[in-house]
Amino acid sequence: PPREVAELIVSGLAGASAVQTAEVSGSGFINITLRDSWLAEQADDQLADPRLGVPVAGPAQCVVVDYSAPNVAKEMHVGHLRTTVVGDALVRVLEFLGHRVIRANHIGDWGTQFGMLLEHLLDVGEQAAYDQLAAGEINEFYQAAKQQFDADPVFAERARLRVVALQSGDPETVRLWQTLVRDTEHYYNAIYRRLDVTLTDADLAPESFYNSMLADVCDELESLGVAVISEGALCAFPPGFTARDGSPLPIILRKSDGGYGYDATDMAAIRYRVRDLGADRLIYVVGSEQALHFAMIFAVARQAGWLTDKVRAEHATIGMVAGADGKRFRTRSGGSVKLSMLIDEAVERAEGAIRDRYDDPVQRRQIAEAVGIGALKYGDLSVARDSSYVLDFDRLLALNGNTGPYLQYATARIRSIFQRAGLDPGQATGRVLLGSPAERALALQLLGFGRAVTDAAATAEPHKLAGFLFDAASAFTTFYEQCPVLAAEGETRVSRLALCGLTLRVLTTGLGLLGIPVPDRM
RNA sequence: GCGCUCGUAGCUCAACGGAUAGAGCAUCUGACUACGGAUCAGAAGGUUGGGGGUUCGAGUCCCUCCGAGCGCGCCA
Repeated sequence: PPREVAELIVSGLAGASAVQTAEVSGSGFINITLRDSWLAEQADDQLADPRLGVPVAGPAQCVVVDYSAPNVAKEMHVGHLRTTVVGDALVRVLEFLGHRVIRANHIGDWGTQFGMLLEHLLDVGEQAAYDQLAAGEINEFYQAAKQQFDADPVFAERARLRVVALQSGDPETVRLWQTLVRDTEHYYNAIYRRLDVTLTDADLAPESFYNSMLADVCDELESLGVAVISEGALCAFPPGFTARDGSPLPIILRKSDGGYGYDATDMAAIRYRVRDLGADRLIYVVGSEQALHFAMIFAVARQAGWLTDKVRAEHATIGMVAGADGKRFRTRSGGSVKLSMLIDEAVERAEGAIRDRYDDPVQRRQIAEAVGIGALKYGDLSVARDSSYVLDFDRLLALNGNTGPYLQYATARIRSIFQRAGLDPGQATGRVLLGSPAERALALQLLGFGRAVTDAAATAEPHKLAGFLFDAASAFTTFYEQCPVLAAEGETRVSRLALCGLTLRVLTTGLGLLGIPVPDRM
């Protein structure tokens, strides 16, 4: 503010109980030093608060979070890891704030490719197909179908007819399609469970779910005058979007052959989520390459009145994952990397790092899972979701820096203190005193938890919470080095145990909101 | 050609339009007979791709140029 106003504010702050000193700096900023006693009181309040100072959002919203979205009969890859992990963290954060959250896993279970997939399934036999898919050889299944389709005109024609049969609801074809869908669902459910992702079958909102709504959605858009026939197809032309040649760019709701494409499905999904589910906010956690698509879809939904200033949709863009060479993360042969392989590698590397610390192979395996998967997930959650980032296992699994293992390690050390003290961390409820700079800095940092959580929710950016937790863990390790806990006596010991307990709760709660596992030991 | 997202330390990344642009890794220097050294403390490292503009103030907003990634009519 202008200097005169700043002076006025400072004089007003002079008597405040929270304020030690307040002054206007040479460059015009207001510098406030908080009173230690006030900070300690805030820490006491946070310690006594089951929500650790995180406010309940009001008014609560109904939020649909669309994330993960793998395709039937296609392998999950690195890109899916990001959308899945980021979306799941958002869901947890929003629910913690008291919003009603609807998870929507928009799996790709519809489209022309199912003709060839179903014919291939028939050729190899249902049991053989099930075995192959259950074994995770999904790419192999898809590739085989594609090869056949490209090489064999007879097969291609069968595939085309099979699509028609599927779309017209032929019972046997629908049954086969359902088995194919179920088989792959089993496969990525296993991955979800291993990653501790909260998605279940109840959250499936597949493309095919909207089939029955497509005709009506098209009719409504046409009668509203939002959609018109162009070159035989039903199109909407949202203003401001132009094609290569400068002509208006359409979304194609109904193709000239009468079929519906994904534009229609996405429009139906918006209408359904707003009108039937009562959503106030739609968050699409989807790769950045679909930015144009969503911008157009949202624009048309606004023209139709489905989206308004009160009911908003946002594309939470997910950036590309790159390899060490800075280019799209791929195998040496150029294929996309299977997510399951990526997880295996992270866990194996984690296990290698702790090999000589655990004799019990079962326990070692459990901890390796938590550390490896935590590292992998945290890597995606610690950088801004829209920026592409370089995936480097050595960095993700490092025990230093802004990594999952570093945060897990901090909690393990705190637990170790309580174990030696013979105390349950929840019992550390004593009064907080702030005698040293490290204690003060730690308390001040921990008090920012609520802000970090609400920021992450408002912007749909979990990395803000991750960054906060890293700073908290850093502040703790500084405190840990400088302030002996168990060797302290009297009220100092009580206070430091309380700070440890508070730190542990903030870290475990925060990591829980990110979906990062927190092992007791590591 | 047009559009979107970007370009920050050697590397990987931060930074509601606010102060002297911050972390981690790597490098260098220190600290282990206290609770897990799997750690911590410190140093060094920058014309925020170039150039204009807006304003009290710009990494952030606008224009322009250079460079990168992605996208652009019946696939999803």
